[in-house]
Amino acid sequence: MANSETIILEPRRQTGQSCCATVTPRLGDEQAKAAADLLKALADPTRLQILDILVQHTGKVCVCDFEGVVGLPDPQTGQRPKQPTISHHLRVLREVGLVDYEKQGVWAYYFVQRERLAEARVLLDMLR
Amino acid sequence: MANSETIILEPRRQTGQSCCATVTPRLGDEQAKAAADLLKALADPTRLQILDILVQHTGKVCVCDFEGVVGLPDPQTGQRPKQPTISHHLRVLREVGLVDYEKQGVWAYYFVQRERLAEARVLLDMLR
DNA sequence: AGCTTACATCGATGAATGTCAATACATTTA
DNA sequence: TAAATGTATTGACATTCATCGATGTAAGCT
Repeated sequence: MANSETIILEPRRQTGQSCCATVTPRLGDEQAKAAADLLKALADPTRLQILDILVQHTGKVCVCDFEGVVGLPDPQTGQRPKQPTISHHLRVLREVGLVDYEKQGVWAYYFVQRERLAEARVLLDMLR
Repeated sequence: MANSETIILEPRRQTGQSCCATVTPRLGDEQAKAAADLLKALADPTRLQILDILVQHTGKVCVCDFEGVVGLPDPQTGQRPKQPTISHHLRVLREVGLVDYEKQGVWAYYFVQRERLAEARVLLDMLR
């Protein structure tokens, strides 16, 4: 009855055996981990809005400018995330290399690392 | 001293006022949230490897084929995630519309939703 | 000195991950 | 038909990780 042509409709039922095909990801473990880390840093509304602002400004943006502007407003209070929270998010972005900053006096001017952002695009382009 | 041309080097220091510029993200709140949700579903090594396999196979891949193949091996045991774990990950991918499946008898054959994956690419392209 | 800004620390709260166990369901075998 | 086998999902749980804000510290400007 069953033959190799109709294997999907009438698969073999043997223990421990693959039912349709032997598959392997092209993405190795370390590669998948690195990619996930980069995407994880991107996968937050506050951080996406921060990056959105930074890519619009070729120059640098001071941390205080983000306050009250980025992040989803709290359903209760309607308030957006406060400065320490934004600082945390900037650190996350810094740690994966998506942004960097430059100190000038008291201020820290942030800017986007476009090569790193390009890596994320390349990554998604691999999934085709 | 300070004028509007040198505002970055010598910013104003008035209370409650932005020190360099007034910025606003193009990404609205709901848009940022939707984008983050999609990226969050992508931001996991196991799910990236699952997607990587699915995009390679135009046809459908049975759930049992993923077992032992995707996910980072446990540092202790060296074992990759078991079937229920993979099922959970598939549900996450299903909930954001990145994959769908079709039941044929006992087996569930998964396939990627390429339009949704394209949305993620468009999203990153917006960050320029 | 006094003010302002940036950021680190810490703790509380909530979310994600992965496993075992249980369940649902289709198919085969007795 | 009833029992057995194999596949996949679901639920409950523990563990780990993320998020966020109150507070404190360091440092620079006026």
